[in-house]
Amino acid sequence: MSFAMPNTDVSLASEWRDLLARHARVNAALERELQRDHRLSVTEFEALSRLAEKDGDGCRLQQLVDDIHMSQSALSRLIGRLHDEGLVHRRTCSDDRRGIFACITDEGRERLAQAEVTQADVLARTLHDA
Amino acid sequence: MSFAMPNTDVSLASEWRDLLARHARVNAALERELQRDHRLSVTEFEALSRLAEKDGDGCRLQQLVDDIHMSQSALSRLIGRLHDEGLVHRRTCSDDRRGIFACITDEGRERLAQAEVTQADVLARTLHDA
DNA sequence: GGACTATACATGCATGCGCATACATTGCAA
DNA sequence: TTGCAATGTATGCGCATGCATGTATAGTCC
Repeated sequence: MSFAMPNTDVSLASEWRDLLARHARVNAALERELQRDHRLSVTEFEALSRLAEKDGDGCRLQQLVDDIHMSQSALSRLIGRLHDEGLVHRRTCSDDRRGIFACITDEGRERLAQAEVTQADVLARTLHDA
Repeated sequence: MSFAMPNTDVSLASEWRDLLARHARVNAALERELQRDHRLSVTEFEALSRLAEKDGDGCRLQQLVDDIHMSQSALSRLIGRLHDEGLVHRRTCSDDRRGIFACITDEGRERLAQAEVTQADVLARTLHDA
């Protein structure tokens, strides 16, 4: 067991399988219900959620890449989709004109608030049980 | 709903974020190194690994769908790719001609055995540290 | 200033995924 | 038997992703 032999290859592999299973179970349920009730994907929800935590002007995309687990190109398009839906607006940074500030809109905050209820519900149901 | 208990919405959400981060970190490292050293994706490795555990004739795709966290269509194509690489062979089930048995080949077992070394290494490095 | 490198974001492209559906086979009922 | 629903797999399609690259701006060294 894990006390006598804590880190054998086998126990690491089965721990990884558990992580995969858990992630897949929760993610699939979230994806389904967020999409159905709020037309948001899990990644879109996550991005909105991170943006909502930033004060004021939002934050640079570069900073979001670190928060969110996604390539820079995927994030660029993700913000584009949220922008097209009016949930986020983009603004070029004045002191570094390479940078883009993304900022959640009021409509974005509304959609997020509603989706958070669904997320809490799904997590309560799926995060801890089989 | 939540009593004076630790499972508030906030703690559930942050637990989910931790799970996302952990999954992303390990998965990205595995994907990179399995691909680089063995030309296998994480899902391909996982499928080979499950198939190797089945005795004798392999198992039906339907059964693999339950083991692996993937849609039926994705699994069908995944097995197709493994087949094209000679790591798996397919056989129609004799008693139910709708079913397909997938079975790992000797070459598949070799690739898997080599990849398992890499996997163990990556897991030892990434599963438990930040 | 001019040239070169580094950084931030956008985009062409190839790929894997899920959904819906098609197709083949099985089983069940009338 | 015939007809029809159910099951197992394959496939057309649209979409999100990562990689490589393009474009613009910033910073550095001469």
